Amino acid sequence: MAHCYCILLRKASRRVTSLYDEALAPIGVNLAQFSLLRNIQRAEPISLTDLGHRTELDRSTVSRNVKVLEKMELVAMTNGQDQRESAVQLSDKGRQVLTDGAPLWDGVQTEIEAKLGNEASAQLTALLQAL
Amino acid sequence: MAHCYCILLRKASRRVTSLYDEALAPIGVNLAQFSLLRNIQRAEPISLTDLGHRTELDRSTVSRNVKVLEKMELVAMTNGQDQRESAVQLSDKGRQVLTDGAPLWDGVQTEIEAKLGNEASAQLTALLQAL
DNA sequence: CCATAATGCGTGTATATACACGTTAAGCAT
DNA sequence: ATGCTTAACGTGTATATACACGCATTATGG
Repeated sequence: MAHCYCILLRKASRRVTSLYDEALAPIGVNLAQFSLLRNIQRAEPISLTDLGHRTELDRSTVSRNVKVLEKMELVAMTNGQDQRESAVQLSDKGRQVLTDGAPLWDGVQTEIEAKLGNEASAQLTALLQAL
Repeated sequence: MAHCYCILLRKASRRVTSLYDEALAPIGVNLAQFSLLRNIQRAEPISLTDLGHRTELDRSTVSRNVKVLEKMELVAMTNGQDQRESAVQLSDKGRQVLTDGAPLWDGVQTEIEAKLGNEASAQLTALLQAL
């Protein structure tokens, strides 16, 4: 009988995440952190709730992941519109990490595309978005 | 410029995992646990190290995940060949969970195939295995 | 205006996951 | 046999992730 899509997805996810993690190691962040930084950059200052929507992550997950970035001094929390809302924005160090990480990230991306081929890469993108 | 394969993978992985988790909820296990039970079933009694190889998970991860299954009384630990080795095997309750879960799992699997279509499903499988 | 509902967050709890370390047990070479 | 190496495991530590609760703040209906 066929393989479980979910298990295949999870395995592929772990393997590929590991590739990106290794590539990003020199700049001291992993893929999840790098991606979160990029999402912050695209909309800063941004509330944790909005960041959760953008990343498709639970708010509490975002909250904790941001806390790690804060401890690493890559982002800073500021006050939002409300008294309840707190907004995240990049620090200079965070911006530097994004700059330094871009070519590393590109390298893995290119590597994957080379391995799969252009057509398959496009198929993969479409299929993953359809799920 | 394109989307990050890794992020797409991770998002898809979370979404699809959530589908299976919901479907399996009635039997009290999540997808990761159900899958681990299946892997145990295919080779029981099996050592934690071997189980790690089969599942492509770190041994320490397997160790901890098995511990949860043990607490749920779905598996039991026995002595392996060595004094060092400990082997895992299903309990009757664990076997029952696999039996009860099979149709639930099938349902999601079928649902995904219906959504993607047969051709795309096969493509997805091939692509994920190639990664 | 005030009571209630909705919003935004943090924290408790739990699982999943990996890496680094240390321990114990086997295997092997001299 | 003794000592070195390898194998199997557990645990400490850390991040990622989600759900349920509870608290504070804002919005809203009457």
